[in-house]
Amino acid sequence: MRIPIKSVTPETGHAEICGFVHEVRDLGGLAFFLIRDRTGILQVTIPKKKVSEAVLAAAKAVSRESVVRISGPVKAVEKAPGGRELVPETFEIISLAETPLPLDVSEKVSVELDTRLDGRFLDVRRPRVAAVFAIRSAAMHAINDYFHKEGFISITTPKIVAAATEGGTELFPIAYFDKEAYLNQSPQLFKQMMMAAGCEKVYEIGPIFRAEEHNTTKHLNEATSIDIEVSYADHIEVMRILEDVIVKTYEYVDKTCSDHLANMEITDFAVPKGPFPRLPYSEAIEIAKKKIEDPIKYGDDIGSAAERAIGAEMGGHYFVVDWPTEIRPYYAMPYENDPTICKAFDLMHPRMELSSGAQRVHNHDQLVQQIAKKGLNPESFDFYLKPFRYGMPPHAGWGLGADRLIMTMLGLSNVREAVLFPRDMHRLVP
RNA sequence: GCCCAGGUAGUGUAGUGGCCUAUCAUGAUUGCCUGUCACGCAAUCGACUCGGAUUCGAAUUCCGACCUGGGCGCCA
Repeated sequence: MRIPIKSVTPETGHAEICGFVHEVRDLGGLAFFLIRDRTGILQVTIPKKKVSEAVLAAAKAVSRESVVRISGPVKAVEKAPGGRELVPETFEIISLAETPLPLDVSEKVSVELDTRLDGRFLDVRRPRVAAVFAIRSAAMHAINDYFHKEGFISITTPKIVAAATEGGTELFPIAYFDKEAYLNQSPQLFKQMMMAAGCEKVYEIGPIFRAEEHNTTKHLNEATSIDIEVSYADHIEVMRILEDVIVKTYEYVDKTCSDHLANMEITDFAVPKGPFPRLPYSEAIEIAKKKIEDPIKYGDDIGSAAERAIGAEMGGHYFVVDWPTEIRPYYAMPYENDPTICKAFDLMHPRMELSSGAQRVHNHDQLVQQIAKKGLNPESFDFYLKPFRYGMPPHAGWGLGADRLIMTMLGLSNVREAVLFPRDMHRLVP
């Protein structure tokens, strides 16, 4: 029976392990093999005069990163890593790795991200990279767990859609039999429809697609979005949920991922403290005005330079609230007492935007008016508008970028590092 | 879409017109080595993205193509 390397201790007695050959150090009469599985690395020591011919032959033939099965007695040896080593009675090469390797798994020389992504399966063998995805998995678990505990219904909505409904971004056209179709940019309209369906609290974690030709460290053409929509809630309420999700996710990672964080050499993992500051858009602009050279005025979008300047000033997660209605999508609810600003918000990490959301317009006629005001044709929104005519609860929601959440949580320099097989304008394979 | 910077062994790099038969590290192959832990030692192998131009001479200059990294805009 194979046992995980982590559970091989000086007291184990006899063990069978499977894994990759991490490193080989041949001293002549004595050879050391480091065998790695998902749980750790074990030293296998071969005193050449004392092992069988078969073991010797396999040890000589094996290459780095080959898959092997090894069994034998475990001995407590002080000078071995982890205080124990295995001396093989059997040494089976299950799958021989070709040489040379496309990238160095043992990290003796650095590798560029592009090379890493070309050979992602090898890249993820590196413990520091595997840790990113183990932590991502834990984070997603915490998020799912939070929503289930809070009574949300998990939904799945179509990624193949008929029209460019939301506006504001380029979509990927696809061939759908004899019709024109697109990959969906967000579940926005569908999750709103689920409010009309009476589900009250829904969430979806799924892919979104944007055909923008951007070339930055924080954009992808296929991203993972965490989306919620809540009936009878306003923007204040869903901001509280968002803050809660962020804090609880960090807490869960902090509590359960210490080994993975150690593999990434993260020693100062900090759980953000709620509540996050609510910074009105107008004040954000004032901060940016003082700190950046490029002119910025009320009514402008907050660009990258301004975003960084404000982030430095705030020092942690914060919300930008009370945006001008003009620069937010048509579905954002304007304030009753001042319709020039609306109940929309962005959640910011000092490095970048993580999420945006709003209380939505739930009145049909007002929505039609706002669509028209944005220069869009309400007739092409019929499937979306229809639910608003048969009883639509007031509602609010947000979308949170899962990849950016992991990127900022782990201090990764490129969002592609947080995604197993990222899609950008230059990369379609693997 | 606009702008900038790049493309040298499997990997990461040095090299700004002749001293390049191209540096260093890592790797691979072979040999030596019984306590390595980035093992050590020796030998060997392995590269200038492609096409054109300038020049006596191009990895190096110019033009084009292809590929890559990054910034902006916009966004998650």
